[in-house]
Amino acid sequence: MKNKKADIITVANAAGVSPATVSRFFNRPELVNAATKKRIDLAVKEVGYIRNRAAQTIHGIRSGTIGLLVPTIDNTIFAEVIQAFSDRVGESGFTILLGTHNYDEKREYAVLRKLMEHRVDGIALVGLDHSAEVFNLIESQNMPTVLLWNYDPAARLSCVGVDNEAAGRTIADYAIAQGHQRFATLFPPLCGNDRATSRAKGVRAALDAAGIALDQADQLETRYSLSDAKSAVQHFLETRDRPDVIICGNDVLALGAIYAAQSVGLRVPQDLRVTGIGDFKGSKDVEPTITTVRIPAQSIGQTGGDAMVAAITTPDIPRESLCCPCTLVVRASC
Amino acid sequence: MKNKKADIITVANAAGVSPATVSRFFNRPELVNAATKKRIDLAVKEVGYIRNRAAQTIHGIRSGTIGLLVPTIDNTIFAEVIQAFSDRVGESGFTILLGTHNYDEKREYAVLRKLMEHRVDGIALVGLDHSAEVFNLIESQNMPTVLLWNYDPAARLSCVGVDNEAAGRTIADYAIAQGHQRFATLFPPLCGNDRATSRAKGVRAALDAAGIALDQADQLETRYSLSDAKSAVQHFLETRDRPDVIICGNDVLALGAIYAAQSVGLRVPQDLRVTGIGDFKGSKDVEPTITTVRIPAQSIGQTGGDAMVAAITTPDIPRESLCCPCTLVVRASC
DNA sequence: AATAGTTTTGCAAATGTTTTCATAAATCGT
DNA sequence: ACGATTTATGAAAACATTTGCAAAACTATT
Repeated sequence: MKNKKADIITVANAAGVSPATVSRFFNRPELVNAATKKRIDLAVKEVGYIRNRAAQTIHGIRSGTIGLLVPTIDNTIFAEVIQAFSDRVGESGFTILLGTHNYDEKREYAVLRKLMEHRVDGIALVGLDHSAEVFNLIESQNMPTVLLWNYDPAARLSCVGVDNEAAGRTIADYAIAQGHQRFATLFPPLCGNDRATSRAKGVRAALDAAGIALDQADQLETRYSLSDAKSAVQHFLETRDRPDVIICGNDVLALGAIYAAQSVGLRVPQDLRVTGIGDFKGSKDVEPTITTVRIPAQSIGQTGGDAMVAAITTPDIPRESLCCPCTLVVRASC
Repeated sequence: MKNKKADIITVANAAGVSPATVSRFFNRPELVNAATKKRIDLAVKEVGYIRNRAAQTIHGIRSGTIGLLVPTIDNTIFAEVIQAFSDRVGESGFTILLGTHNYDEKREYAVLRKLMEHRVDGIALVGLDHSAEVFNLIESQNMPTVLLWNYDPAARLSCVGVDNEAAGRTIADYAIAQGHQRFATLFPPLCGNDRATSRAKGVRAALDAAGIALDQADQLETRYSLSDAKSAVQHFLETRDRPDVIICGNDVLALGAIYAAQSVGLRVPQDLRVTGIGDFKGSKDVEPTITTVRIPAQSIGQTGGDAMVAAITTPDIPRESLCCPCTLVVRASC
């Protein structure tokens, strides 16, 4: 067909109109005559024209992209949020420019900058805590921003998420109310992870309030991984007096703990109880089903998407903190 | 600091040089004097300048984005590929523009077009089968493209993936070699899913070759979901003579089948054997561990990323089919 | 101090669109 | 058939950058 890639002028010539009219054909079709529209439509198909958003963007028009910067994708937790967020902003015509930083502050800044070079219309980050450079950059460019996943009424920028501290408190309170005495906890590394940190804080607060002490050796920490959690808990159960309950920072760790218990011959919940946080896909299907606190990833993604679109399209919209409620889900494991 | 967003001209003025020099500062730093460089560097920081890739792109310069179009993200299978792919192309400075179509052909075309409007430098799609419009669009724009996940030496465009039919044959052959007679299968809907279709074909071929018949009622189909698989298999086990083995199209379905078996009081593998395909995270940790065929998602993502970068940076590179080997992983479930 | 060579810089055109303004054509009421 | 509206189109400036070319500023060489 065409050897050179078609531009708006190619189309204009093919249709026998001026480039301005072709532009209008796309942006304000109501302004162009029906017959002309037909001719342009034909010409577009004939020359295989594809609009060039880069060229529009330099006119201060929105790029139609939103930067989404997550720690990692291959993590059930985030995948669901990304999906819901992407679907929701997609409905308003935005496309996601995806970045990952793998929990590395320096990389987060670098990737954020790169996203801004692409002139994204807005930025969504996971978590409330970010480096000063990140905040400065966002504020200096006054870039519409939404922080996903965690909720804090005093967050520095708009945020949509759950109150992770409350989630931790909820599950710990439940376990305490069951009358258990000896507790252990299993969390991912807290450093640079405000979600996990808040949850741990909530758990701790509940235990403190109930006057339950937690020995250093009963606070396990493993990477976010089923097999790491399994082997850590295995080792723990073989070397220490077994607790009544293991409170886990998320469902994956909880599942690891359950497998560990089973592998050393303990029955859950008869001999040992395990709780999670998150209510991931599958948590209601494993044996035993996991008692957890439901974090509505989908609803966070959707609400976050809505907030993002609002922040982009409404000028000078005020900062806003939205809390998605999370609910205790009592199942078999505790 | 600045109320208007900074230009290359703003920077030029602040540094007392011409815009051209600032441009060179970024693109060919070796051409500019050391002292001038220092001045510009300072000016950039002072005015808070961020390069505008949109403006570069209209000069025929690469946009630095790659369109990645997947069926869905919140699916362990794809998340890992996306992650590996994104990491790999990121090393060469590319950012991912992410699209999803949810297995809808029409949407795939629409999203592809949108990605092209953003002037992505290349496109990665999941699967070998796509609508004629999709292929036409790609070819007419001769857009560098890589098809991920599935391998076929005769694929219409470059592809990087595994031979899913071989994967199906491998696992079925293994089960047959164990001496089992009565088989059942559990697959996701095959329509529009060439991965699952190839696997099912491989399984069928192996059974045929061994002279094993497969009743229509022993071929289960459920959506890709742990709970759907669980309830479908539950119902199946309660109403039909139980088979020796259930061959599942992927590990999630296999896990569902295992839970179903356990919930009706059957032991795996003593009373019933189950096989998966995929070797997802966790398949080696569940109880019983799943016998499966390992599909190296990470390696597909990486190799695919390399192929993508090569296709973009090397003009007129020939179409190429790359096969990532998949290996039988024998564990407890069969 | 003049010349030749090299390095560094600026000018201005080009890139693919949008958009303001002006003009031309069509429609309408009379 | 006339002016007054309304509708449809085009010309050209604007957007933020890159880049070929040429001028200017140095260096080195004699």
